[in-house]
Amino acid sequence: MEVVKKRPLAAKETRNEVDGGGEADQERFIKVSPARTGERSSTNTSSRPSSNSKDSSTISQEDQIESTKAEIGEVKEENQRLKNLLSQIVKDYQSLQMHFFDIVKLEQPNLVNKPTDELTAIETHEAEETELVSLRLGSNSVTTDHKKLEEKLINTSSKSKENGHIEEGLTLGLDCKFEGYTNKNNNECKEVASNPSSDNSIDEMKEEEAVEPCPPNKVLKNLRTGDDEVLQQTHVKKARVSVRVRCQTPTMNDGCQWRKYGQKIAKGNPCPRAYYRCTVAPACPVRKQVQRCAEDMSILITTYEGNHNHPLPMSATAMASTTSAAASMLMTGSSTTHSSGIPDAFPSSASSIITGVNSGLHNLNFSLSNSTRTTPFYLPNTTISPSPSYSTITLDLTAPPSSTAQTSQFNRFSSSSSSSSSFSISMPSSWSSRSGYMSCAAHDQSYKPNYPHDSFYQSYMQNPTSMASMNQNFFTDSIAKAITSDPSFQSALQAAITTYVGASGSQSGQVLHHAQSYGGNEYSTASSLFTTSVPSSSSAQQGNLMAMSSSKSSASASPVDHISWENMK
DNA sequence: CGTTTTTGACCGGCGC
DNA sequence: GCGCCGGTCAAAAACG
Repeated sequence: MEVVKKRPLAAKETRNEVDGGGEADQERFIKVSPARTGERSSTNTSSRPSSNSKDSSTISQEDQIESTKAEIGEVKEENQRLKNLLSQIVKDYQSLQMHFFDIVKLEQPNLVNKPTDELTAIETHEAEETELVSLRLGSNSVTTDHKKLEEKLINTSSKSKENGHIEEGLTLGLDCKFEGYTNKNNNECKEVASNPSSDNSIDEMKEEEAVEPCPPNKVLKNLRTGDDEVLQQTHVKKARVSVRVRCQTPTMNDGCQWRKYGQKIAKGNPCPRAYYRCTVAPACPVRKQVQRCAEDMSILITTYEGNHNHPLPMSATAMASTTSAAASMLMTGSSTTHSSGIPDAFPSSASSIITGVNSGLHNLNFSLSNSTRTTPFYLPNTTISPSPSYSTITLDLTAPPSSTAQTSQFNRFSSSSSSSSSFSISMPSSWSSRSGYMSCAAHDQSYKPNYPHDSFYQSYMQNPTSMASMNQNFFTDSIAKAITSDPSFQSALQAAITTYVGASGSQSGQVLHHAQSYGGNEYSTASSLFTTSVPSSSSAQQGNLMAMSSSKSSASASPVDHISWENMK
């Protein structure tokens, strides 16, 4: 029993020492061996209790020595296997890294030799349209000082130097918390920006998986252009991103940790609406509403609002990308409603929109090509619905119930883009498949119906397998294509690898923190991204399983009615 | 025992 | 001004 406990520990520590070499592993295993030896020795001794008393002690000692030697040999072999495994992992990692830099080199030759952690700084000096931006998972410009941001906003001409205050990370920052002055959440943002307790102020990377009211860069751009400022702020006022996803589970696992703080039955809706707030960081203002479509119980409607003031788990970046992109589109888009109309959502200002997306947010896929018009916002159904009080963009990621339809849809999006990658291919589609079918919080066992109509939902829940299996191939295919074609996804992968492999470093504290609140979900999700992102990985399936079983997020969301957020007050 | 969920009460915006 | 409604709060309960 003791051995069983110690082995995983050793393996875990070994994993954390990828960068530091594996010398300590041997010592660690040798330390383990005495216990194992002791176990076996005691067993051997007890197995022959009635041997001749003559020389029995000597024989016993010799047996012990031999068994110990054998044990040491086993441990050495095991250690060797682990070393080989470790070296293989390192090799794969280096290979991926090289591949990543090769791509970076192609796209941005002058940035080749820059370490990844400098990419953000570089980005600030480069125009928003740099390819590097799109490579970053989260170009969240996070300000250490909100006033500096304001200055930057006011002093629109000095964009590059002032950005020195903005540290951007390769990580998950989706956006900045910078919001319009009229934003209702502005106070929150200020608090966040000036909040000294906000952990991770180092990177100041924030990401939001939710709505990113207004990326600084985008604001700058808009101010530079000088028009639509008022409109921008109006949009910024209350921006929401509503995501419709097919999900059999009460909530979808978007990678974040949420705490339920309320539940209401909306007018005319038998299904209650659940209110969640992000608990990854104590002061995170991000909130989301979860409802289930009454007309189609398989559709889960999640509405995000606010900006994360903390780095997000890797598993949350996909969602962040999707929603931030949508929010960006919302912020920059016209005031008319667009239905499934990405193209319509990017009219003559498509260039600025996309670049804004790429700069302010860390969008992976909006403009990987140099042609800003070639890769618009590919989402199955995108609806922008501004209202007097706020604007809501709805991302309808629900796919037709038939796999063929999904495939055709996927192909359509793939082929519609002239660039090497498109939004729909890499993040939204993969995310959609993951969140919608693969990564929905699988806590059915913990789900406790609280409402009469839950029985209806449960009846649906009893037959969820077809959809999940149906989308398995689609999911895998999407991931495979994304990883091979999308540099940004590769950067995401690299970040995931870094997080996963190098977690013993400075991130360990954060990981621990998350582990406490998540019950280890942080790593589960991160690793799931890692494994599922590499088609050849033998642990891909494991990653999926982990993703499916990782979320501890609340499972209390009850069936929901069909909500027309845009019409909501 | 700390965290999360539940749930009724409360608050503010909006329309009449 | 009043009522409706969406959203939030907070105490109690549940959970691990």
